[in-house]
Amino acid sequence: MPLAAHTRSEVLRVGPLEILPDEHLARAADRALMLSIRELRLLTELARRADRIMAREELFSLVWGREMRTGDRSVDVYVRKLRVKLEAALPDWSFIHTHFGFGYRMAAERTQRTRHGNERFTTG
Amino acid sequence: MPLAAHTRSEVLRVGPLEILPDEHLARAADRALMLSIRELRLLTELARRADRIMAREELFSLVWGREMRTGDRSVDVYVRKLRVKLEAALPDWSFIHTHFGFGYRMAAERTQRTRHGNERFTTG
DNA sequence: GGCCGGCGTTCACGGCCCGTTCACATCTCC
DNA sequence: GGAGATGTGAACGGGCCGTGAACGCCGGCC
Repeated sequence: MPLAAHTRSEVLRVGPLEILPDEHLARAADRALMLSIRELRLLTELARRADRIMAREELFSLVWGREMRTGDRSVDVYVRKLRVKLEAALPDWSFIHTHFGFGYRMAAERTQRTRHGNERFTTG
Repeated sequence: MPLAAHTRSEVLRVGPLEILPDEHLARAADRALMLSIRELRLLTELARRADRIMAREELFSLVWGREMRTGDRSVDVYVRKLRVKLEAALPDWSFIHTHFGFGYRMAAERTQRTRHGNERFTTG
């Protein structure tokens, strides 16, 4: 496999989620998700670094291609949009996890509602 | 199955839709669709790459056999014509899905009307 | 030839999607 | 409780796309 593996037909898998950046397409359970360009790019960059906490600034510069202004909420807004669509497609899963004060982390986790209703264990 | 499968008696199936390019024929529920040459060619090229997003430029060059001029809306107009005829033949299905800023994607999906009338996440 | 209808192309209008930003609500941590 | 971070809904403007229709071309028919 070449170094620049994502130059051609890259396929990202995060749990039941499948992302094909070169096809501008993301699939969940064999259904295509209807994502806008920004949404797909953000999802792609998150998925490329799954299980890692990504700072807002890092995400922004990867997706928007420029430095993030302090106070810019674009990342938050698009995380929200992705969460809504992912929740609709895969109600039993959660993918984008907030790390207070740092940023977000992509990881497929079942939304097992325990009697404590507590799913946190990841800390920063 | 031979590599150049569509050189002879190619049969494309997309959900309940059946396309026989060599016979200049498309069938839905055992009924032949009345399609013009252009319509059939566009439908064929879309069906050959089902589940993949095809850029307008790519579609145009495949169907029209020349480069697309910027701003040319021919693909859109013919997508519309196909949608009308497919909708008439198979009201419960949708086949040609718009991907904003890129082009179109062929995939058979049921048009499940929720109580909110919102089909966005089903790609429909 | 003249009429007619289907087809392909092009245009224009309008609706809606998308990206951006703001305002307010809610949450986290101390 | 309080300050700051994050969640969430919505407004707004630009531009992409849906849509109807006009126009010319061509072949069929009388």
